[in-house]
Amino acid sequence: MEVTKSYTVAIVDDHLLFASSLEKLIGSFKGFQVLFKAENGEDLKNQLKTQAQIPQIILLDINMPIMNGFETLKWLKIKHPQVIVLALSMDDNEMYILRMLKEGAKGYFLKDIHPGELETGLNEVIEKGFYYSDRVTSIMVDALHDNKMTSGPSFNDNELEFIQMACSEMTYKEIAEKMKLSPKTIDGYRQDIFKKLGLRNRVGLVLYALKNKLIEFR
Amino acid sequence: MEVTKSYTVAIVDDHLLFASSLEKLIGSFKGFQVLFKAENGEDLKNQLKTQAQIPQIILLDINMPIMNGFETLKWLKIKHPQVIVLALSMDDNEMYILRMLKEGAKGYFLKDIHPGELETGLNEVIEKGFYYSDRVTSIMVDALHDNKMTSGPSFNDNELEFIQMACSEMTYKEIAEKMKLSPKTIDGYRQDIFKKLGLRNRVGLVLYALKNKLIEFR
DNA sequence: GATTTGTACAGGGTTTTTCCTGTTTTTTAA
DNA sequence: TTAAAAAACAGGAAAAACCCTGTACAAATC
Repeated sequence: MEVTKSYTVAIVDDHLLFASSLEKLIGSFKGFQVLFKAENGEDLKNQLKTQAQIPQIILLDINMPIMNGFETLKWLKIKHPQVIVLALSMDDNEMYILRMLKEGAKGYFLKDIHPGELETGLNEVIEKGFYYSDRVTSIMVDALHDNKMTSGPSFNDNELEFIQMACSEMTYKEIAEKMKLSPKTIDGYRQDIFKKLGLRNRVGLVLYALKNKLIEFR
Repeated sequence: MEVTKSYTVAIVDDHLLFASSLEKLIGSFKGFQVLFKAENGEDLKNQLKTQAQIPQIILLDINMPIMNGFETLKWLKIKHPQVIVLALSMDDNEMYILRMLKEGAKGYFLKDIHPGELETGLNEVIEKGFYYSDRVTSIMVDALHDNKMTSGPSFNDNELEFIQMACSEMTYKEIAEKMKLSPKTIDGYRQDIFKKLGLRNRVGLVLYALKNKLIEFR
């Protein structure tokens, strides 16, 4: 044990094995110690209440049951705005990255980065208050000037509702009934959306909705 | 460093951060040392050729680019049958578990298990040659007597290929051309599958395929 | 007050999908 | 070898999906 004060870190990840392993790794970095681990956002909330010390940095996994990374981050920004939150994620989905950064994450680590990068990142966060890897930076820049990514093709409430229903076995006639609109109106929605997204048919729409998380799945 | 001989382990996982962390964790277990890490099956093959020592245990991730867990396990069974392979995976998909066990994995760890269970598992593998958690055991038992899970509604190669193509914007005519079959044959496939699965239309099929991981997605 | 914009809707046509009921061909097995 | 089973294919028809163009009307903008 060093006498020099080390920075305190908490890890929030439902994959216990990963969290424990990460704890060891961070423990081996000089100047850092892991205060505690939590399995999800809910667990973190409870632990922050009972724990004597509030960590300076929280490594937050995005995909978690109970209370996911987005919700947790939102809660943290209100209750503990001084804590630096770094997002941790399995996949490099642009949407995820942008959403977490918008919510106020100070960095975004992919789980397949080199351990050295994590150490670099942590140190840089301490110094500068943030750490954005080249990959993350380039995604941000892209998002800024072609805001195709940020805003994307947008849909109004009716269109969105239609899309969600189109991702089912309902016929368009049935959808029209359920939405209390004429089948011709529904056909108009379909046509507009197909043109807007460059789709050939309904299967394409389902695939698009799934890829862009316009519908819940599983 | 202890003088007692410790068991040698290799880790194969494309998530460097996870692999490195796991290395530290296993290093902290008494009686085990990590010989080396590989990023995927191909990398493991190369390292096994150049490395002086062959590990006694290999912790093998299933989802990897280049050469995934299944292929790697198959290769290992031929080239290094004496090595104990333990599967490591993010999700507890029954199919994956059964497939790896069938191919000869001596254990299956989910990445969200408690670190203690990994240690228990490793020790048990040394003693008994295998370690199957309660969860894995119960999946195996299920698979044995109601082989609803193992066989499920089954599809032959053509049907499977058709389903995959149906999950795209291609028309049935185009699918027929690509499969070098008459459109009428394709229509027969469609009809059989709809009846077998109780579907109303193609969107239902797409949703079914996605839910049952009949197609790759994302 | 006039014009643009957005939304709901229609006519009317083509293509694709869906469904039912067969026949022919190939494969499997007795 | 021969009967049975499985796979490929067809005719024909209704329903659904797809596509284009155009109108009615309200709200927002100028």
